Amino acid sequence: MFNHMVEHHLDRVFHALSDPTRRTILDRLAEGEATVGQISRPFPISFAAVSKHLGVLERAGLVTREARGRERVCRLNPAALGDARAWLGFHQRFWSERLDALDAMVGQKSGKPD
Amino acid sequence: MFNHMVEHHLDRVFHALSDPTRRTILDRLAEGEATVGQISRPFPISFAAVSKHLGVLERAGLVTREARGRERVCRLNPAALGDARAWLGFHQRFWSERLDALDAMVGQKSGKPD
DNA sequence: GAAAAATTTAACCAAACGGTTGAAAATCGA
DNA sequence: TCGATTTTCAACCGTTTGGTTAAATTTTTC
Repeated sequence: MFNHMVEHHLDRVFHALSDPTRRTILDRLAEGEATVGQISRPFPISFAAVSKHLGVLERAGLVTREARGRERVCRLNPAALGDARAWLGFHQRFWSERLDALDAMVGQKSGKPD
Repeated sequence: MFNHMVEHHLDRVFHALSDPTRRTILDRLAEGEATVGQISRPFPISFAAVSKHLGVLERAGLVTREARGRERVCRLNPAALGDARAWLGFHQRFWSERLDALDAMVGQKSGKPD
């Protein structure tokens, strides 16, 4: 059902998401577009390393880089998360009987059972 | 907000999810518990390789292995998916304005524009 | 046009990955 | 107990990963 060509794309998306630096980059990008320099500044690693992380995110389709002068503006591309969401959603359906307990753990915002 | 101790666990979950063999294992386990041998049979790789994949899934908390005689019964543990779902959900909120277009792409169940 | 700035690319390195084979460990059945 | 079965563990191998530094590229600014 999900085993078409999406597969290898899903590989890249989940792999991109598996690194904490890259997730932090996405967190930052969620607040608005930023240049590579702006993104890399708070990280304790080299500029080039961040540029490579951006490459991974871009190849996964999660981020776009647009040249603007000598800078490169990075933006989120949430469409790529769709595959991951769809995969997770697909499994949610299968695992549903145990997802009751799961939702109680994750979304414990109130006593709301549903 | 999500940068506590969950981080390194999220690393493991997303990493576990990033391999197509491991996702197929989860697919199979979604249909019911199975022994390592049963799981490994359809795969073209060695038994030991599948056992290692199971180890990755287990360390990510996605799967449990319970000894039963000389066999080991594997089951899904959907609670671990909760962190991934929560992370994705967190970002969905931020990316919401673009998620309209996303949902139109992913879940095109009808012509419903909103 | 030359210097400076922003970014990528290249070369390199250690560690991790995904795979192999073969040995070890535990359990079952005769 | 002995042999077969199920699984893990250990050692190994080639590739990828995440990092480095240094050079190359592009654009801005003087």
